[in-house]
Amino acid sequence: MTQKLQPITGMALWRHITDKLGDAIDRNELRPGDALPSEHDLMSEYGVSRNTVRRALGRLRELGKIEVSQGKGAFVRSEPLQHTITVRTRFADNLAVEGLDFDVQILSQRKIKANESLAQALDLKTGDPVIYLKALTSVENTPVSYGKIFHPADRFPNIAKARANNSNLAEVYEGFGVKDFIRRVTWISARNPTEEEAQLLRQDAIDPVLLSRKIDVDTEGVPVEFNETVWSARRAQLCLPVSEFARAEDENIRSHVLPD
Amino acid sequence: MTQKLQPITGMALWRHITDKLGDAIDRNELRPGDALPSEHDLMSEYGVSRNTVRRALGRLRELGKIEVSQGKGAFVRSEPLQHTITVRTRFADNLAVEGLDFDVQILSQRKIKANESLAQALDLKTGDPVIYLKALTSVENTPVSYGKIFHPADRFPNIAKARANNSNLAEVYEGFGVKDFIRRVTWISARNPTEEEAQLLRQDAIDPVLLSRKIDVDTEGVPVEFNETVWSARRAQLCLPVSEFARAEDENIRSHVLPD
DNA sequence: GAGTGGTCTAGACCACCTC
DNA sequence: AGGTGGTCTAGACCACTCA
Repeated sequence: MTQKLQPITGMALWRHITDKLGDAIDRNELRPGDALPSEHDLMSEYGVSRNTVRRALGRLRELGKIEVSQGKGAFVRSEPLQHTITVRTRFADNLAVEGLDFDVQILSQRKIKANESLAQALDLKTGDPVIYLKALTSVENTPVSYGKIFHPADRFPNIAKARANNSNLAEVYEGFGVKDFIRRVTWISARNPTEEEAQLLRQDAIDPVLLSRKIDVDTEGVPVEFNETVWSARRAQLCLPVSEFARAEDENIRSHVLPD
Repeated sequence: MTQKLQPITGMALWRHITDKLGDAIDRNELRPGDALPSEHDLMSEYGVSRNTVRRALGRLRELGKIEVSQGKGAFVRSEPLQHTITVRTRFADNLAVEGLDFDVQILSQRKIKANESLAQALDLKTGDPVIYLKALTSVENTPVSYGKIFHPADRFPNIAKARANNSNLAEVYEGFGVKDFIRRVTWISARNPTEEEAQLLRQDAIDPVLLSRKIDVDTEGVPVEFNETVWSARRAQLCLPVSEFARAEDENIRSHVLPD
């Protein structure tokens, strides 16, 4: 035991431990991939109970500084944003990943009746038929996004099969007589994942997801797709280049090297 | 005690409790603002220890379904995304909130030397002087974003004072001879907040933040600002209208009324 | 089999809120 | 004063990983 922590300062013991370990990680004394001391070791090191140690480690997980594996241990996470996939969203095209293999897997397809908000998004009447797809997108065999896709059913019958057979969405739409499509609007938010989302994305329930909702319309302005997608925020970031000045090198700028 | 939970199914007891309470909230049996049973009551109701109850409640907090106040109790969160502020980001203008009072407070200003990534973002050389501002933006007296702002110091001396005195950024730039500015690129990601961010945004450390990084350039394409801002994801969402078809009603579409 | 984290118990004391 | 959540302890058993 190097030091018995005392609850003198008014700060919770577990916060002290979180800070100490977090600082060690920030100062690179514990390097990415390194194992942290076991919970048992931390108990005796700080003279606290196991619950207290676990609460401290839980906070470090929330902060994205460590990842924990049952039976193996806790490890400093490697390069939080280093392997992030940058997804460019442009005006007329769909989300696309540059230079990497990606695969879209249709998980389910149903025909449903539009509820009020769905009808509004797709310019339909409440109760109109809608094709409802769930799709999991993986990049280099790692899942990065899980999307719920809605198409007007009357206009796009069997679009599920077409989408499954052809990853080029523009060609899929062309088969239905849609020459071009354009983004009407995109909303972006973030939240913690549901159990289902965490499982499908093979990520921690404590790592947040980016939530994007978008409406694509045809050249007449008629909605062809409403899409709500969650992105593993550790694996994907959205990139919105809005002028010709955008450059490839921009992607190298990282937040964690900025001053405090 | 209504029911003693047994660890038969292989699912952790606390997950059962999370699911039961979460379902009750989803089915509107527990309505927004309602108090949950106290931890003591939940202990006897499910026949488990207090730690187990607390772990279940902790997960409900992560999911954004409840909020907890010491001395008062746990309450169903009201309308998760209902009061979200929609921030429109357009080509030539800065982030702006429509129809609501908003206030930008400059927390600090320093002159620093550009590190490598900052130099790259602002098209400077490493070591060049940079004005570094921290700003807290509040809407209707509630903090929604906390930003780190970087300007080339040689071109924009004393811009901190100018920004503090004038919330119209276009006019501020005009004072430095910049007739117009345009967004070069925006990156968007999400993560859990640091302690500092959670405190400044007056939000739970468990609620994620949206992270936006952007570069604004003048009409010649020369960077005038690099900005890294965290947004309280429960209070703000980004809205990116990219065509003339965008309408005000779009903002009414909510994710939580969509089918599962 | 030894070591790791995951779950759970039955207590305890404290800080905060409300009456 | 009594009820609430926040923290903490000292045990226990289990599931998983690896040699």
